Amino acid sequence: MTIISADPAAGGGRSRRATGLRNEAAILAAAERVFAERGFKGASMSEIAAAARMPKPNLHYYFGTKEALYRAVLTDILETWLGEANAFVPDGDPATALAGYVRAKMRWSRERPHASRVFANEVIHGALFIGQYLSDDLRRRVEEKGRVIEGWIRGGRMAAADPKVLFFILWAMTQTWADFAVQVHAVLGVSDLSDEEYDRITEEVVVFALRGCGLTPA
Amino acid sequence: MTIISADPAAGGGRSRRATGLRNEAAILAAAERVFAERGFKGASMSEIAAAARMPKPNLHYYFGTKEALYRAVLTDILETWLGEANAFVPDGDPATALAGYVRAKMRWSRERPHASRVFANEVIHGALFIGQYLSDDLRRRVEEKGRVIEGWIRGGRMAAADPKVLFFILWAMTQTWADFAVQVHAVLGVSDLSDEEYDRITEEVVVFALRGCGLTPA
DNA sequence: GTCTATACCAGGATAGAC
DNA sequence: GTCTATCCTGGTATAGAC
Repeated sequence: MTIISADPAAGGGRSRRATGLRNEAAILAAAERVFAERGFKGASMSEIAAAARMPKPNLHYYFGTKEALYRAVLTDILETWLGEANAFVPDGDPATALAGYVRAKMRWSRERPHASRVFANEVIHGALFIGQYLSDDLRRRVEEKGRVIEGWIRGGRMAAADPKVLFFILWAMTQTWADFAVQVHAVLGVSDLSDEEYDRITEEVVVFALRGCGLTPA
Repeated sequence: MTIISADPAAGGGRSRRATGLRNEAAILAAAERVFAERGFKGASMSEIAAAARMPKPNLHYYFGTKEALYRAVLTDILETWLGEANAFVPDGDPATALAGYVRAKMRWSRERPHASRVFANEVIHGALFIGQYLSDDLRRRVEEKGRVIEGWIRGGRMAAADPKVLFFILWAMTQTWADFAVQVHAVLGVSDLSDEEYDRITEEVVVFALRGCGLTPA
């Protein structure tokens, strides 16, 4: 009858709050996977619940609606996207900065393929939920980083190019390994990529990107 | 009561068959757009019907089920995809072949953005309907074209690279302009790209691709 | 061949017991 | 906080008039 005894986790020594956080994290992880596989409409709350190993109403208890859950997943993804952007450090020489950025993006595609696909799906279908973020936060960030690149170009340290176009090219050639993984596997004739194989591809992409910018691999 | 008089188009001088073909084409075009915007699940037959300016049951009359309509749209898209692949001609020098291919893919992204997005959506969500095509038809084609590239590399006519990885990079950096158009517009701060602006971007992409392959723009 | 009206079902959301 | 049972909307598909 008391609040404490009503919580199954209380007896296990964990606080109610901790249980809640753990549940939320489990739901978010499951939702990211299911949204990646099925898209927003295609994903059902039942399937997410099953993937998170808990009854459907619990999802509504923690997140209210399907849309709110989707937004939470997107927010989580955008935060790590921002983190990756910082891998582009203007210090040192262009080749190092660029190679580091490409490797960071390739790592992200490898480690969070579901997140990448949810993001891609959202953008492809019009970015209804993250449009504001794209035209505010992301746009500003690209302009900042773009000025660094323009400085390098003016200094003759890399080939001339529109920095914004360059960013789109870099994103495309790194995210494709997560987003189009099925196509990659089909064309290569494998069911999965080993870490070694992925590292090899990563270096191919790095070299291509560096050459594309008129830089020679270190 | 007769077959002829039952056809509204008969009086207009058009044959029933022509009307049917025209209707099918209208439905396919509308479906491509709606599937691109909403995804397979997100698209509703009512919305497609409205976009095609005809009552919902007519769609079922022509295509049976939503899934069959979706397959028809995909088939239509894959056929033009194959056509584009032929833009990669092994004759002449690598730079010409590569530049021609990149321009053809950029043109496709510009002219059939909805088709590109439907394709992207399908692959991202596991290529349930076109998986067979990817691992048979596309794979074979990539291997053929790949051998041409390997010949160029052995002949020292371009930088060393895994041809398959190269193809994925080329696809990614050209298709992104259709698939992620919303993100492009947001970052550039425009609501649309003019033909001139798109041509400029195309040349940036061509130059980047050529340099990436160790080739100098003509 | 075309369309109105409807059967039917999947799935989001909630009431209310525990 | 958790879960069972249920409501109800929206969407595919079709029966049957014209």
